[in-house]
Amino acid sequence: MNSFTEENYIKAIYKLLESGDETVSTNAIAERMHTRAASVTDMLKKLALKKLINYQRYQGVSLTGKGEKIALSIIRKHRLWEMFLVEKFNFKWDEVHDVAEQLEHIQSDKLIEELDKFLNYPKADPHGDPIPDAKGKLLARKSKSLSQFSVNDVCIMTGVVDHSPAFLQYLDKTGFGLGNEIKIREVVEFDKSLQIVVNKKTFFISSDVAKNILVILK
Amino acid sequence: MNSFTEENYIKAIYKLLESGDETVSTNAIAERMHTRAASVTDMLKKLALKKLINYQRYQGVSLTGKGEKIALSIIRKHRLWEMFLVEKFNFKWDEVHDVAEQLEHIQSDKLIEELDKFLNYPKADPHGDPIPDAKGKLLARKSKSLSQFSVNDVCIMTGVVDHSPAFLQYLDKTGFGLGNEIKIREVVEFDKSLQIVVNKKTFFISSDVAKNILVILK
DNA sequence: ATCAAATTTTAGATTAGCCTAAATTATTTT
DNA sequence: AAAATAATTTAGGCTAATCTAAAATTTGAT
Repeated sequence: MNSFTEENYIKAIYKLLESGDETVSTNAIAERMHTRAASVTDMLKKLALKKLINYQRYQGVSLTGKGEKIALSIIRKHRLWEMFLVEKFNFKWDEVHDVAEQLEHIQSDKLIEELDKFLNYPKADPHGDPIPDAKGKLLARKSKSLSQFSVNDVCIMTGVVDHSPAFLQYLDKTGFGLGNEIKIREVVEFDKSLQIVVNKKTFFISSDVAKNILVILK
Repeated sequence: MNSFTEENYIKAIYKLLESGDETVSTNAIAERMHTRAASVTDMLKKLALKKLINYQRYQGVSLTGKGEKIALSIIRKHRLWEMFLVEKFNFKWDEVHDVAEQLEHIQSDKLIEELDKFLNYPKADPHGDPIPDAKGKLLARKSKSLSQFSVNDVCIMTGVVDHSPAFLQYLDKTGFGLGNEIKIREVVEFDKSLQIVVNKKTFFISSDVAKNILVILK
């Protein structure tokens, strides 16, 4: 059995690896975990001993198969609980993170099976992030950032990159949500900001915002 | 904020105090927590410093108002989650304990409010134990042990004393459950065992079993 | 009321997870 | 390719929660 802390490190490493790099640096982990590099080194030794990560000093880390399986099971639990909170307990999508962060560590196979069933086997969480299945299989997401599209493209919003309450609340206020159709009216060459149409209304969004909105072409 | 461990000690002290004594002994806590008396002493000092218990060395402990409030909030969460697992997730009453033991430490007022609402504000958990309300108010239970009644008394089963899976499964197998009507046919003087009628069927139960069944007179 | 037994506390270690400061290794610059 | 800088690890400590063994206190029996 792994401690909460170990699970959190594994999840952090998994998330950092998602950005594409082969290995993750000690500093990157330290920053994500709000801790110091020296503490990370201690934990890396421990996780390596348990064969959850591939680690040689000074060389960065990656997850072993075993480590990745654990990461996916934690992410599965996190996303199922987020879905549960939004669908059944009237949480907003910007309120779920901290609670799911606690719930993801609860150990009970039956609990998660029943949770999945109760939610009717959802494929994605309230932010559009895909939910790994019971075997840890995660369908790759085809979505791309809105900033990669051009004038006259029509897209469907499928997710967000930034999950911060601030960003999610901005989207709420503006009226954007998953499933919305977004048409690009104009791309401003100078700053890459966009003029878009959502729900028949026209908005201007910065390139920063566009980068954090995930869509698929309609 | 209190650690899981602190919460578990407080709950243990609360439960031990329920048996009626004014104070609880270090040894009793150690036994309940599956730890050593020396460890308990350390924790008692810490809890006393936080003003959660009344403690003077060698004199036993009791909870302060503050401590009792915390105990009740943990018990509230535990029992609400047990109810949830049984009512919504198809858990049996003998399967819920370990999971509820984890869930009771999740920190989120909104979560518990919504849980309570979702379950329609239940007054008792699946074992018949009363659920403290949001303010920590706990209605005293009027139930008594079946062993205190006599021939021809007719009772309604309202709870159990022993919560062990073994006992609960025995009740399931025999067909006893909360709400069942129990008529006492005979009390054997020699060993205080009982002959009872439940669902029109006659059973013999030992005085040990009778002691662990809670009922009210019909 | 004293002495033996039981209980409880103290003393001194241990482990997990964290820290700072110093040392080591890797990377970048010149 | 050497020097400067950045990243990482080691060394040594700290706190929370645990333990064993020994000391202190209370209880209970004569």
